[in-house]
Amino acid sequence: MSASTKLSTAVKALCFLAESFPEPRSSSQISSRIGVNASKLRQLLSLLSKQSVVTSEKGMTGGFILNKSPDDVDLQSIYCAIEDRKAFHLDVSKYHDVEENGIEKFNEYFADLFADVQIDIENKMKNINLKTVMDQLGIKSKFKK
Amino acid sequence: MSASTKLSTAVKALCFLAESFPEPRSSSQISSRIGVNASKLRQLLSLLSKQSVVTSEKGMTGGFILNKSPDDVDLQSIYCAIEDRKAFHLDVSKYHDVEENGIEKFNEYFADLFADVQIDIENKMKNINLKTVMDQLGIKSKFKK
DNA sequence: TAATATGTTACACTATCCGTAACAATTTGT
DNA sequence: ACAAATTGTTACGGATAGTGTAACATATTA
Repeated sequence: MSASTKLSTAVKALCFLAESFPEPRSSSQISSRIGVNASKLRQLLSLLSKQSVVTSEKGMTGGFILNKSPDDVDLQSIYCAIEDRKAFHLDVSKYHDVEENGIEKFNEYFADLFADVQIDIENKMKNINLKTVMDQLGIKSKFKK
Repeated sequence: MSASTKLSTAVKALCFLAESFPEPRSSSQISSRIGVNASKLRQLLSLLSKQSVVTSEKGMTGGFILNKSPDDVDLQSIYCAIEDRKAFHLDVSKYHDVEENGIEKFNEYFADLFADVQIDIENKMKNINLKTVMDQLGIKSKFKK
């Protein structure tokens, strides 16, 4: 799954859980709702549970339950929970300069530039939370603390 | 080549050509300078010549020559010349919603969000030209109009 | 004890990336 | 005229990464 697909998939699942709160939803229920493989969903939601965004319970009545208010879950934190790489993968060629001709300075320059871009994206993502998304899509949250 | 690697490679090559102006440099000369395969360089520079960023000449004394002032070549235009995809590839899952449960709205939402991000990046790239890069790296341009 | 769920790993298939090679077309030098 | 060098383009094999699925240990409930 690409990083962006992971993010949108996670958001879809979390919105469904907000809608369903406090009823637990199994990975197969979520799968049939949002059209993503149940096994892949468990992988994603497992990561989100490690960041306490959702809770999970095994067993016949188990499933996933939203654990944070949609106000308190922004896209950046979702992204960080499910992807170890940075906001998106930008790299420069790893040519190692043996002749001291300044190529390593180029690589530093672009590494810095791409880091800047990533920070911009992260800031944009921080300003969008789950509630924002749900409001814009007309989805009602049943989450209560 | 990833999009970001293409961009940094192209900039390295163009800086070398600015340094060498008006002397043409062959793809193998550029290759040994910046450590990228000569064939791949020709592919990149061929695209840049179609946008008149460089000129190329065949034959024994041929090679590539910078054709635009470093002031007039920004990173965004380089990017557009060498990559047909948008600034970076962001996509949502292509699940087609047969049950009208609102998944397509999600996909639209994220497509819009990612388009916004791309515009931000493009604007950032527009504000950086070849001269900026060369100045910061202490490379002197010999380009003259 | 059977059924159902998560959590994790693995696997085959596919697609993409990457470096390189090959070669026609063109131009120059001798 | 001919050899040499270069661009421009296509192709290809190996490596790498993405995708969907399966499998199964573990845990929980009825």
